[in-house]
Amino acid sequence: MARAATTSDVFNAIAERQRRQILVLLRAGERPVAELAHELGMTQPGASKHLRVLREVGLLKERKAGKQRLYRLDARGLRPVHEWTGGFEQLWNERFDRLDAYVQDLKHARREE
Amino acid sequence: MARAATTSDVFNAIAERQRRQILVLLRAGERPVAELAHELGMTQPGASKHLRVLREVGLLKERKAGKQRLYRLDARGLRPVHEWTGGFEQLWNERFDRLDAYVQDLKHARREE
DNA sequence: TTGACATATTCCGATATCGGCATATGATTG
DNA sequence: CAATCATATGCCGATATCGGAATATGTCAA
Repeated sequence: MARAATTSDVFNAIAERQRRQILVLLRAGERPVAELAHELGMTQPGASKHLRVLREVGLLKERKAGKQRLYRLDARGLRPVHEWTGGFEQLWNERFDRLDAYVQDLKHARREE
Repeated sequence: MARAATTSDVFNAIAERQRRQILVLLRAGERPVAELAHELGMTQPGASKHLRVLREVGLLKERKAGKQRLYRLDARGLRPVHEWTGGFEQLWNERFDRLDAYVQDLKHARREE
């Protein structure tokens, strides 16, 4: 066996810088492919591929408008990621404060020897 | 060119299921490698590799304890991910409510034709 | 020092990924 | 219909990934 699929998994979909940039751009509203490609300095096929991945994990919706296809953000899929990381919030606040305190204690103890 | 590096990027590090499971387990406190491997049903080398990736992106700290190496969570690196996804919070709440309303309107309009 | 234990590293094969390029599909206009 | 514009898809090469197996490294204990 080899690797986990990138599609059908939001965590993998947003692991790519350019895809994250696409999502950020689309926060301002729907846009056509060529515009996204241009603003992010990538080729049109490149943009289309990333858009496909994002669409397949449900983060994007597509809408036809004449020759263009307008992509729109559906941010709901990001919520699980937000919540998962949120499950560590206590730790990145509290626990390392405790560690700092512990380190401080060590320094004091050493100084007193 | 080919791909972005998995290491030196927290988004990529947590894109892997097993690595996420490791982080969850370590929320309860530091643990030796073999224990993690056993609880997650993976081989020892497999665990070591994932631990390495997590350590290299700064999510894990290592501590020697006799023959063992205890891995401890440093969740601070997850904060950027939490904040990045949090930047979409308005959207996954508000904007799709509006869309739903819009869709409802369409249905109504069609029914009245 | 030797042996046993815990972990890390290396090598391998299968596969997935990304970017580039060429081309196919689809829609609009004349 | 033909031409054009917008986008998607297919193929390719380079490389990264994951899992497995074997082996190396490191640490303790007798």
